[in-house]
Amino acid sequence: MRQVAAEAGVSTRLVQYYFETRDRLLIEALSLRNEHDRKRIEGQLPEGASLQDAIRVMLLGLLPLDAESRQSTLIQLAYGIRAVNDPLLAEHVTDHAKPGLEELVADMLAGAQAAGQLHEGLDLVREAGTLLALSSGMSYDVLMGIRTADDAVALVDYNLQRVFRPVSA
Amino acid sequence: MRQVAAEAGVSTRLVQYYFETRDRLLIEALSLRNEHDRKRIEGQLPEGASLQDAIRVMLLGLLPLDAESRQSTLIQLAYGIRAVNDPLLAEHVTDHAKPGLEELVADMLAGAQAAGQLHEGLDLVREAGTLLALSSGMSYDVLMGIRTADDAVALVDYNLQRVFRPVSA
DNA sequence: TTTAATGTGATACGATCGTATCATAAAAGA
DNA sequence: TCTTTTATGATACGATCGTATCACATTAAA
Repeated sequence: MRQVAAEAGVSTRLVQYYFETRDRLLIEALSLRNEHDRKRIEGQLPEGASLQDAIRVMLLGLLPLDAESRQSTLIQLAYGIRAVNDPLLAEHVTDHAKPGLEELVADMLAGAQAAGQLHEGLDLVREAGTLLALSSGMSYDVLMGIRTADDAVALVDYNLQRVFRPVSA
Repeated sequence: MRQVAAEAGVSTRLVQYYFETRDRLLIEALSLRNEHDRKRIEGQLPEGASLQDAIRVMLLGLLPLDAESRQSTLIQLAYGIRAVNDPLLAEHVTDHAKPGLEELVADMLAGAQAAGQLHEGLDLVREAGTLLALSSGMSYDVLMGIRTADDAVALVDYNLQRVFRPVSA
């Protein structure tokens, strides 16, 4: 609380005044960060993006590729651990993820399939789950320096090419 | 330190005696846990396991499917976060992962490919990376209750079937 | 102008924590 | 037997932290 107040250039008392307790402050901060992330990723979507590009942007948005997304990944991890022993916080953490990034990607894949852009014999829901879990799995690796950012991007692209047909030139 | 001593049924002073500092204790504990995990996963390998089964056991071993592996996943996450601001600890954390689970799986895939057990047109190193990142990505989801354990296992199996040919009956 | 909201500053309570110190004792090995 | 290892227990220091309280400003709205 003191550190938050100091960095905000404000009295400790005022932080207490608006947030009451530390737990409330954490929840408010989480929701701000989630909203911020959503806008950041949406902002990376080009105008006439194809479905494949849109999915790619989403997947890369989950990776810690720059300072800002790296911070977001860290925050998500920290909140995740805290949520394990804090049911109230757990709701806020899962509410962000649960509403269905997976269903969203699966729907986008379905659209691409209808347009004949996908290889055949795919289980779209499971492919969506694979792509998302792949990205969040590599997030940890990149954060720890186990894997380079370039390597992670290459692996995302490899899997996109595995699912999408080559674009006809 | 006090809590560790209490749970060990030993005086706080003794914990200090053997580990000197908290940081040393954490590093020792990490290395014990890493060794424990390795043995746990190896112990789940059946005698005459196929390469596919062996890879499957490894992948499932990364998931928090029971109380013990769940604890291991939590510990790994907690150490990971701590390692971000602790270069010394980071070495110990990455040393466990780095030596190349990915290369190990890639080698196993190469063996399966030589035996004609794989589909064609695969990049074995990238498939290995995908499988491993997939599992560790789902670990977080299962831990948070975003995904069920059964769902995670099904997704691992889906990806194994995507790589391996159906076994000839 | 009166009132309510917004803000400051200092100060304190109780709790946790890693670490340090010291005297002392039991057990094991030389 | 002598000495080193292994262990206890109490006690304390300094630091951090979330929270609470109180008096007192400033600003904005009624």
